[in-house]
Formats: sequence, C-alpha cells, structure tokens
Amino acid sequence: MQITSYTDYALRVLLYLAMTPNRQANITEISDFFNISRNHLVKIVHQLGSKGFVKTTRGKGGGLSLQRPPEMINIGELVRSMENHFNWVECFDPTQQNCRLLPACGLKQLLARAGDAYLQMLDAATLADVALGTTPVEVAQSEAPATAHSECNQNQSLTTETQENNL
Amino acid sequence: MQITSYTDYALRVLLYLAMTPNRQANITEISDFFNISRNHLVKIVHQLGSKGFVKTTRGKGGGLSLQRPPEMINIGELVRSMENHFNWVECFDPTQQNCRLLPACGLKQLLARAGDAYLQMLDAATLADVALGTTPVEVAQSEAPATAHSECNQNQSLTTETQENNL
DNA sequence: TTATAAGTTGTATTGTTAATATATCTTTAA
DNA sequence: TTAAAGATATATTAACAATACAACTTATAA
Ligand code: SF4
Ligand code: SF4
Repeated sequence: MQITSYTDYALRVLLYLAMTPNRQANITEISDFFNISRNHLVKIVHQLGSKGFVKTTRGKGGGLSLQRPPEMINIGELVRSMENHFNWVECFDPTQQNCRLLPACGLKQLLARAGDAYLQMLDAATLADVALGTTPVEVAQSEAPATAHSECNQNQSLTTETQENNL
Repeated sequence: MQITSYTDYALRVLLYLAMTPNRQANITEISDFFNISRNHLVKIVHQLGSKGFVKTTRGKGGGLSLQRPPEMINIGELVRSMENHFNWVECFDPTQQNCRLLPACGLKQLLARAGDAYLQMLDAATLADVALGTTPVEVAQSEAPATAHSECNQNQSLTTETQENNL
C-alpha cells in the first residue's frame, strides 16, 4: 500500500519551493537536489502548474515558485490532484463492477470510510504545517551524501509487522 | 492508491466462509464463485491458514472454514497480515533512506498519521460487521451475470475528481 | 489398501503501469 | 538573435502484482 512517487515528488517540489521563497527556482536545480529524473519532474511541475499550485515562467531567467502562500496549499487537495485514482479495491472502479458481492458489500463501505479518514487527515494540514524551517542549502550542508541517518525511524507506529508476504 | 487484489481476495474468501457457516467450502468452489484464478487463491488461502484465519483440512472431503467466529476476525488485523508493506512513500522503506529532506520531514509524519487513521478505521470493524446476511447461493440467484447494478455507486464520498492524470 | 480429492510448495510466465528516457517544440530575457 | 527556461508527445524500461504450471503431501471414502 503506497502512494505513487509521482505524488511524493510533487510534494517535494512544493517543499523545496517553500524553502526558497525569495527567488525563482528551476526544474534542473530541484531534480539535482533530490537526485531524481529531470524528465519526470518536468511533467510533475507542468501538472502542478496547470492545477494552480505553482507559477511557471518560461524563457531565460524563468523558473517556478509557489502560486499561493504555503498556508493556503492544502496537502489533501494536492494529493487528490496528483494521485490518479483512489480505487481502494476493484469495485471502486466504475468500469469493473463484476464482484459477486457487489450490490451491497459492507466491506466496500468500510474501505470507503477508511479512505476518507486517510484523506481527511491530509485535509487538515497545509504545506506550511509540513515545511521544515530549514532552507535546501542548510539541509544540503547538514547532509552526509551517502549513508542513512539514525534519527529517522520515528513514527511508523501502527504499520508494523509487514515485509515479506505475497508472491 | 489502492490495496492489492491479493488482500481483497482474502477478504472475499472470509466473506464467503462467513456465509457458509455449516459446512466445509473448498478453493475451487470459491474461485468459481468469484471467477478468479484458482492458483492465485490457493496461495491466499494458504496464507490465511498460516496466519490463523482459516482452518484447512486436506484429503478427500477436506476444505476450509473460519478458524474463529466472524466477530473475532478483525479487518484491520487481516489487512495488515495480507498487505505486504505500508510504505506510503519511499522513505518509509528502511532500505531507501535517501531523500534529502529525511532527517525531520513533516510530511512523512503526516502521512504516517493518515495511514494510522486508515488502519484504525479498519481495526474498528470485524468480519461480522461487513458480512452480508445473504448466503452465496442467494447472492448468485439475485445476480444478473453481465451488466452492472445501479444501487452500487453509493459512498465514494470524498474520493472524487481523480481519473486521468499521470504518464 | 488404493484411488482420489483435497491442500502444499516452488518456480516460471504474463500483464499492467509507474517511472524514465529521448526528442522536438515554444517562449522570453539578456 | 541566441541561450535558457518550460511544454508536449512518444517511446522505452523496470518493477511487481497477477496468473499459470508442475510436482508434492495428506487424508479419507470406497
Ligand atoms: S468483496 Fe466487497 S469490497 Fe471487495 S470487490 Fe467485492 S464488493 Fe468490492
Ligand atoms: S519528502 Fe518527506 S515524505 Fe517524501 S520521501 Fe522525502 S522525507 Fe519522505
């Protein structure tokens, strides 16, 4: 169970822009910072632009910046915009209505409620809430490029056991 | 965003068994009922057995049945057992700790909380809560095999817009 | 005691789709 | 008028869920 990296990358872009409020950033700079495919980011940024999250300016000296202040950018709204469906199980897809239990499956209703709970949690937060106080430059300095950090694995909380299974 | 059909199939098996409480069902019968791969179901049933959800008996006249009463089978527990990870984004995977924002990303914490909200909602329900009152036979009779039903598209609630995006 | 109906286990293949790459645009400030 | 930026479309790759295949073990009904 996961969200696409496409959506996470979009969030990273917004976080980056929130950290560099006084200038135009550009795609190359961001893809370099996160070490992800520039081509992929281009599409993500384009969609962020068309959905009204970032302002893009072409041409020399162009780049991108947040279209609204971080307090006005809702995380739930963003995830809904970037994630391409929320079909928790097959029967949520209007084109796949062939489960024999469908007419009144209690499970479907439960999963819908759980999905809503997930999104409502995201609706309760804005970019300002999740943005770090640090700028990318500071982060870059405090970062040892190679190995992982020890402070990281807090708060996986309920989602334990897992790993292995399937196949 | 979706859960694997592997997990949904597991839930379907339990629902089916809950509907046929007074006898042993078998895998072939269930895979026929839902029109899904028998081979795939075999693995799912095996895992359901090893995790203590169903009792399987081999040999002629064998089959499977619920190991505990439906009121004792928690949906959240089941989903945790079947889904093979809850790595909402890359950084949740202990082997992928290379996001530059990692040491203290507020987004990660938010996503963890949202994931917990999702699972807690599932923890609040048991198989008894989601099982229909009907038996598979009744369902089969009331079901026109081909076209979709009209009563179905209730409660997608918050998860609207979507469709298209990406690529 | 034996034939057969069940589940068990391991591996290989297929299909889908997210992720990435390539290439050619258009726009615009210096 | 050129170089630096984003826009757009298409093609390729990679990951992994889903499925298929094959050979095994167990148990019981005849
Ligand atoms: S079992 Fe219920 S939730 Fe799962 S696909 Fe069928 S109708 Fe949907
Ligand atoms: S941006 Fe935050 S949530 Fe996303 S991968 Fe990086 S650390 Fe994790």
